Amino acid sequence: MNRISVLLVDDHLVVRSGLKALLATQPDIDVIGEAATGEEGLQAARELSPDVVMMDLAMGPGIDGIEAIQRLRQAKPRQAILVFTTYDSDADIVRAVDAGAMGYLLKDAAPEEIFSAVRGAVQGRSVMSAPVASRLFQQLRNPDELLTPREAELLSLLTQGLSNRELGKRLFISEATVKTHLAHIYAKLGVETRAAAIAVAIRREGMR
Amino acid sequence: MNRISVLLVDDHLVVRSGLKALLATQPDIDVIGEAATGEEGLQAARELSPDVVMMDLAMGPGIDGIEAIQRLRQAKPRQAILVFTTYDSDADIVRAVDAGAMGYLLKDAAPEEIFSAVRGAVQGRSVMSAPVASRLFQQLRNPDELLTPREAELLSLLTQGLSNRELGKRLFISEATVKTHLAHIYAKLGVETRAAAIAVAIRREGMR
DNA sequence: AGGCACCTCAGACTTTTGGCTGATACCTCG
DNA sequence: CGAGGTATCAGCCAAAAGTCTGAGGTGCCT
Repeated sequence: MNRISVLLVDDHLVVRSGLKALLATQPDIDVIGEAATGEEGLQAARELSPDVVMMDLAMGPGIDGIEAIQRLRQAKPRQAILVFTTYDSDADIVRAVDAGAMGYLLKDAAPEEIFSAVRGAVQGRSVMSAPVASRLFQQLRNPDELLTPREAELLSLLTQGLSNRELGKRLFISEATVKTHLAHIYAKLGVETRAAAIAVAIRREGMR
Repeated sequence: MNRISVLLVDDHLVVRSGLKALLATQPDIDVIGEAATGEEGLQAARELSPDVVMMDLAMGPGIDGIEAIQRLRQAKPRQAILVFTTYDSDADIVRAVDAGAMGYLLKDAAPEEIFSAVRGAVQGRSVMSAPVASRLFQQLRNPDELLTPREAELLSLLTQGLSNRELGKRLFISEATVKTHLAHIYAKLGVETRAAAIAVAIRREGMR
């Protein structure tokens, strides 16, 4: 079997070296490159054509992980991308998977889990940490369950194209409260603008 | 045949009395109530349960015609609503029909046209003044024809939830130009925010 | 040549959104 | 009773969106 080439993209040196050392214990895995920023990661991916790119999501200024994933997939659709990060917010998970990540690992994952994720990724299998998987499943099965009744109500009106002021009037709450609800909705849907939220919500309606 | 009960909602007294007198010439039509504002109209509609509500679109402060129509349809989905107004802008027509109006009459419509609109409305037929009908047909048949190729392209990307900046980058044009296109698109779709534009566009996609 | 539709852009200005922090109140579950 | 989830609201600030006016360039049709 060919050895698996891996590119590490993470802004923390310690994480990179730790991961590198860990992966070095596996005879079938080679870390062939490292990068500290999204830009460097893209560059390195182009030059090295690794089998798997392991990438952090949060990487200081410049391109963030999500965008890096999107570009990578555009440039090299067949390259497997593993997200390797600290946090497991709903939004990040959905966005990363949406952007084209093959797997989603938390940094406290067990070594065996990491190895199998790398091996699985090259075979087209997607592997994710247990807590991540359960969240994602919940999202996919019925994302609305994550929205509170009030939030769902707001979202429904939102898809009518109403403004915050109008939403407030319609629901007899202040604009401030509308904003609060919206912020929660955006986080749960994995978007950051009302435009995207509407797009997601309406398209999902149609799928039912 | 039962007589048709009509509620008039218009902020101009002269219009109401004129219309009332006109309708009084018809043996099968009864004007059972009048209202001068959107709020009063809703109230009266609840109390009187008329067969047909004839409503102006522009009605000073408070609830406007469009909103009144939406609420009426929510409260009494089976009640026929006729818009009776002075203007025939594309935007108003689309929004009114969208909100659930059964017909759309201009105030300079011929008496016979008005009578037949009222009678048609209770039978579920929708009647509109000729100039209105032609505009609406154009819109409905293929609204995209009204959009220039560039605008359609923009709209399509808009429904992905992109920001003006992103739209500009994607299309290799400045943000200023994006704004210009958007303003045109809003006018043609009869909306005034990107949120509403997205809602309209995506829902229309689904209908095809 | 002139008119017309379309695409492009700028600057200035107002309104709307969104992010952040923090706060109160209610309810339910353990 | 305390913890957590939900719903409500405020104030501040930065960014984005939207409006208006004006304008230059292209290409097409008459």
